[in-house]
Parts: sequence; C-alpha cells; structure tokens
Amino acid sequence: MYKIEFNDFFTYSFSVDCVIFGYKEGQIHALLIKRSMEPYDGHWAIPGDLVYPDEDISAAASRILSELTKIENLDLHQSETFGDPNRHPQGRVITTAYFALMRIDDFKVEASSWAGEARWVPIHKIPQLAFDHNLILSSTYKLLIQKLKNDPICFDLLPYKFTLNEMQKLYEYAYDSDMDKANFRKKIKPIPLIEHKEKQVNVKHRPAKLFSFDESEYVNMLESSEYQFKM
Amino acid sequence: MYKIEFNDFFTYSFSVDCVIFGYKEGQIHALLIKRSMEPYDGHWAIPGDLVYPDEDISAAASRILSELTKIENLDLHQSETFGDPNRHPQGRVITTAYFALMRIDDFKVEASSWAGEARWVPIHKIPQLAFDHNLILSSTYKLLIQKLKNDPICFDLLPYKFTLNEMQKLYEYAYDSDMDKANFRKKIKPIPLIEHKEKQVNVKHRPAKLFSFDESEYVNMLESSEYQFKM
DNA sequence: GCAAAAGTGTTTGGATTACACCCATGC
DNA sequence: GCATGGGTGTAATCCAAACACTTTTGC
Repeated sequence: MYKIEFNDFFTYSFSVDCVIFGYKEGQIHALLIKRSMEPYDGHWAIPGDLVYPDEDISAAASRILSELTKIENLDLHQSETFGDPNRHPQGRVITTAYFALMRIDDFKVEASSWAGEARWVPIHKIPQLAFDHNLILSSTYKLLIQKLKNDPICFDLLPYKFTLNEMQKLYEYAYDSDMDKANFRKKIKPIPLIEHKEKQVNVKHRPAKLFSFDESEYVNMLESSEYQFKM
Repeated sequence: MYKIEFNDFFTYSFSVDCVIFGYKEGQIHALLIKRSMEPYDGHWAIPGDLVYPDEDISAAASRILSELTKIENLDLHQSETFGDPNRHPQGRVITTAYFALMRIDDFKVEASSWAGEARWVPIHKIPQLAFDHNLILSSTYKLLIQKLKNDPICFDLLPYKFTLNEMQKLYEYAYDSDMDKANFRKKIKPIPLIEHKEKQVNVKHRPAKLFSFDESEYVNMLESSEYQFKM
C-alpha cells in the first residue's frame, strides 16, 4: 500500500513562523530576531518555533507572539505553508507562516531564550535570513498588501488615534502610488471612524483632527447591510 | 529549553488534501471519494494522502490528483492548513488543503487502492465527511470563489470552447446573483478571448459563438501593460 | 409565425479624477 | 508674511446599471 512503513510517516516535525509587521517612519517593518541556537546560530530570522504535540497551530503562533512581545490577543492571519523536504537541516520540518500586525509604539521586545536580540527592519531592507525565511517573508508581505485592500486591518498598524493623512500615507506606501488628498477622503467616507475632539500637537502647520476606527460600528454594518470594505 | 525532548517533536505526520472542483449542470461540484480503509472506512472524504519523507507538499498534491484522475499538470492552488491536535484519530497529522480545477467532461475517475469509489457532488449537497473535511471543503470553496474574482481561473472549469452565456452562468452561480447580459459582455471586453468560427449546434435557438481563453495573450498583457483581471 | 436565446446600442446616474481654493498653525 | 500641510468644493470624465431592441435558429 505505502512504499514505506506506516510508522515511518510519523517522523516529521511542524513549526509555525510568525511574521510581525509594524509601521513607523512611513515604512512597514518586520520584527526579526537574531537566532541564539543552532541551526543558523547568529542569523536573522522570523520568530518561529516547533509546535508542541498537543498544541493547535494557531495557538503556537499566539504563544510565539506573546513570548516575544508580551502582547496577547492580537489577530493572527494564516499565510502560506512551506514544505520543501530540504528546508530544515535537522529533519523534515514543515512550517506554516502566520502574520500579526501591531502598533510599534505600543510594545517592547522581550528577550527570550531563543532570541538574544530582536529588531524592526524595514520591509525593503531585509537581510539574508535563516532557512527559507526570505521566501516566507516576501510571500507573506504580498498577502498583507492584498489584505490591506480588502479588510480594515490598516488600523492595526496605525496608532490608535491617527490623522487621515497618516492613513493615506500608509496606503500610498503599500500600493506604491500617490493619491489625491480630497479623493482619498471621499473614498474612505463609508468607513466608520470615531472623530476625536483632540488634534495633533507640536506641528508647524494647521493641526489635523485625530480619528479612530469604529470597530463595533463596522461589525454592525457588516451584519446589517451589505457594506464591503474596499480600498 | 523545551518542555519535552527534542526528538519527541519528530513524531508528527503530514498530509495534503486535494479538493478537486468541477462544473457541470450549472453547479460547481467537488470530487469525493469513498474511503476503503481505516480510519473512517466507508465514509466520504476529500482525496488526500500522507506526504512521503522526501516529497514536497505540492508534489504530494499532484500525485494524489494524478493517481485519482490520471491527469497531470493541473494548476494547484494552496488553501488553508489545519492543525487541530485531535483532527486525526491515529496521531498528530497536520494537513494542508490544495485545490485544483478541471473540466468534468475531460476526465474519468480511476479506481485506486484507497478509493473504491469516487463521485462528483454538488458543492451545496455535500454529505457528512470524514475527519474535519467538511470544514476544509467549505473554507477552500470560499477561497475558490474569491479567486474567481481576481484570477482568470473560470476557464479551467468551463469547456475549452465555451459560450459567453456559459461563462456568465458560472459567475452568476459563484456569486449567487443575476447579471445583465449586455453589461456582462461589456465587462469581459478586456479579457483576451479567441473567437472560434464554430458555433453551438443542436440548440433550438440562434446558436452562440464559441470562445476560448487566450492564455498566451493574457500573459503578454500581464507583462507589458498593467492589466489586472477583475470580475 | 412563434419561442428562445444571441447579440448590440442608448440613456442615465453614481463614482472617480483632476484640480482649485481656503484655513490654521509655527516661525 | 510665508511655508506647510489640513480640509473642502466643483466640474469633467468614466463606468456600471437598466432597458430596449434586432438577429438567428428550430419547430
């Protein structure tokens, strides 16, 4: 039936790699760690780990995220699965990539057993990484760009209170194209935003109003009407 | 470092499940097999198999496809990965779903060691399946519908020579909405189609022209201009 | 002629685009 | 005042929806 013994199939391992994206200084960044163990000791890599025998794979992604950043309850998005037989030098390890979005200001990297050092790196300046992580990162980044078009996840990258110009700049960066200010504001009219009374401070021009994404209203709109987020 | 021995991580297995979609009688169908082995002997299931130790996961998906249908070289699209620790009764088996599209008329199901019987089932009449296959199928179907919007894959479901009305009916089915004939034809104007001299035969109304997708022209358009398929 | 679907043209209203202009703040 | 970006209005244009109409086949 099988060309090998059935038990010989139960010799694989499984990992998840968790691409953490953030946005600062007008650029999308990924959080990379410097590995402090073999294999690829000393190389930069996407944070990832083996999945425990009784652990769901999405739970493993959450664990990695919180071990590294002490942040819980971030949305995780499943990306691609990579299964080249030779991708891992220590055996057959298949890996599923996830990505999470965070506000860089919110967070402090925690040193952990497997990460001596962690650093935010602009997505267009990623060095050579361990394993097939360059491939994983680039395909996951493409997926992020895709999702920015169809889901209101830009608000997970922007500060909680943001200006409309900041939002526009993020989309201009993601789509690598300039947008007209007036038209951008017309386009986002249907997105439910909370308008704050506060304004920008310490800017040497007219201060902009601050907004937040109205998540609960968005959920309402999804349920009741047939509103479809689209950028 | 780890709470268990390193070697205890290398006790998992990995499978791929290959959802094969077809289109006939105005409905999208999935090819299901009746399992003839434990576990879930006698249950209907998505064709799938364990991945061999030295086999890439996409190669495994191709293998399943060709063992079952003797068709090679179909495009495979990676879908979601499922890793609930209890999804498989015989151990920790993580699975990645793929899907392929085929013209139902083209093909004959081959009996194989693990499939005593195979059957095309309309996507809205799927019975109780083995493992978590109902979940896998429904999420993969959603992905198919999504991709029908953004990629010219409807032509993998339609006959090689098709009428514009057949194409429209497929989209009406996929999006569960009626479309205007004249507007549909205006919308697909930019899609490169080969217009055949032949027409429908044996219809009791004016016979429609037959078309085929002009794949090579599509590739050209993708490269040269900034054409973007969109339905 | 009639039924049925193929195939095309016109009108209309809403969305997108380009662009112009005024406003508030720091220096 | 001037530079800088915030914020809004308008006209031109494009696009999609609605609908009407003609054409070709079988019976």
